[in-house]
Amino acid sequence: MLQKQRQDKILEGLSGKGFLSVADAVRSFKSSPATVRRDFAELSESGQAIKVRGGLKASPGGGMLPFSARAGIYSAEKEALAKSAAAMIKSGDVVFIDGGTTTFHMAGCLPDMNIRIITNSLRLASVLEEMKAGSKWEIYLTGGFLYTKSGILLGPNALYGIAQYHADLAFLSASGIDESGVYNSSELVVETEMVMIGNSDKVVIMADHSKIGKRGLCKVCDIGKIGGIITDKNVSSRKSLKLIREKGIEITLVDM
Amino acid sequence: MLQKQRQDKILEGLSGKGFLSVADAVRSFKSSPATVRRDFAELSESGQAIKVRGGLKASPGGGMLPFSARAGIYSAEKEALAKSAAAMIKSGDVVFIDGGTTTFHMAGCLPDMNIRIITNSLRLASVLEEMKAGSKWEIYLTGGFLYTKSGILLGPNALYGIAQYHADLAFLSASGIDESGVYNSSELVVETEMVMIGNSDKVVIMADHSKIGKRGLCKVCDIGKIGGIITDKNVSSRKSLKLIREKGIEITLVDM
DNA sequence: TCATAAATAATCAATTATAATCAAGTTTAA
DNA sequence: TTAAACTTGATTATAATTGATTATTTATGA
Repeated sequence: MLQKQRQDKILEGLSGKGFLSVADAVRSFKSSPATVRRDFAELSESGQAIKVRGGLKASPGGGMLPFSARAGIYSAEKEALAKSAAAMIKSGDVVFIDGGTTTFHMAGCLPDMNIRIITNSLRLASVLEEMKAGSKWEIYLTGGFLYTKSGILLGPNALYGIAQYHADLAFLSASGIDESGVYNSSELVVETEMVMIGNSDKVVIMADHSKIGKRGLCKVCDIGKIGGIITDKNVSSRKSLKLIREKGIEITLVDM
Repeated sequence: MLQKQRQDKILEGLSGKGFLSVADAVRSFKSSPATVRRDFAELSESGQAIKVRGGLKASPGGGMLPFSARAGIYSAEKEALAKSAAAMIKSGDVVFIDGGTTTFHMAGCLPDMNIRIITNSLRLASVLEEMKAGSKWEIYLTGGFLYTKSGILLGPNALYGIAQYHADLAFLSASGIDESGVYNSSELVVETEMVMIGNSDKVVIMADHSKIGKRGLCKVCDIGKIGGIITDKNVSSRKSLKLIREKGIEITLVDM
């Protein structure tokens, strides 16, 4: 059987049961374990499924992100945070989404409602465009210089593009959060985040557990400006978490 | 069997099973593997199916692929025009490239020089970002409302984003050109093109032969504003061509 | 913690598929 | 009719896929 044909059948089988073991696939396709593993590895790398020990798992969200976007960046952790964040959005909302990898995962779980999305992430916009088919989203992109390392738009035009709008919610990434404030690693990124914060009613920081209790090169804002933090339950620094909570910040801990 | 006839039968077979191997096609059509491969390659290039190792796979959307998947489609005509256009760019230039499908093909042939590219095409920017690796390009994207049908940014923010810059060259698409001027089909697109024309030293219109001698819904500008037209040698309306030339416009006819 | 079994990754030779090239036959247009 | 362009199948060099083998890694229970 042809390689791609086999891989399609694997995905087909996956969508039904959610899991396919190497042994089962060997039987079904009469291929060697080596070949099956290679197929599993490819499907996993291209983001169409998740390789686990013993077999292949269907990817949450049904593998809905288009290929180019999925390649190499899937993370169960970020997916979980994104899902929790997306649940905060109501119909009619205007939302800012920044150009981080965590916030990028929101593409896969945005509700099909009348929402307006404003972003400086070329990649997010590309993915949303591909997925839009029939959805009610309106997508606005800021202008600016394309920083090709991370696919985000920066510089004065990006700031201008954000400043044009006022949002109900802003979803931002961070490289560090503690009781003093939110931090990120690049000044140019921080600049855009500051404008987003200034122009939205509620700011939600999305950051996995490794970011809690850490600081970064540039301070984005005081912790008081933050409306909520979404992180996962593996937080190592319980102390920081407690200190942040004492400042009155709502923290959502996501299961994984 | 005739080429066209065979290709139709191939697509027919595909729609049933989703897959057709080279070996099966050789048996069915009593052609050589070389011929079958050539047919598969053509169908794949024209976006009607997807060539995979060992055979041909039906395309997910029944041939109507989302843009990103089609992006690799080879159109000899547009490719040739794009190549000719790209040859006009010198190191150090600032260039506007609009969001048409013809201009989009320039992505594949931009010279690796110090150039700054300003565009309102999300898709062009995406492709350039993927290709950039190591190139000397600087890419600027205008902001605006994302018109998801064609992946271009429109509206006041797009105009503002273009107006920020002044370019040496502007490469624009058109849906019609004759001795009176250049035409396009959507007012919002025309709006952005007008600003590009006003802010560049030389305007180059890229349009295949079918556009010569035609007009469109909206007039973009008088023919006098145009610095050059790139089209292919199949122009049907020799008369229009002559009339345009008489106005002193430089016309490049591209071989294919 | 350690031993054991299971799963996986890495490597290699054999097979298989492909692209590039060419020459012969066929169609098309001048 | 001739010349040019195109299609085809054969040939050959290149590249990708496969399954076997072997070494590593990982999970599990004593």
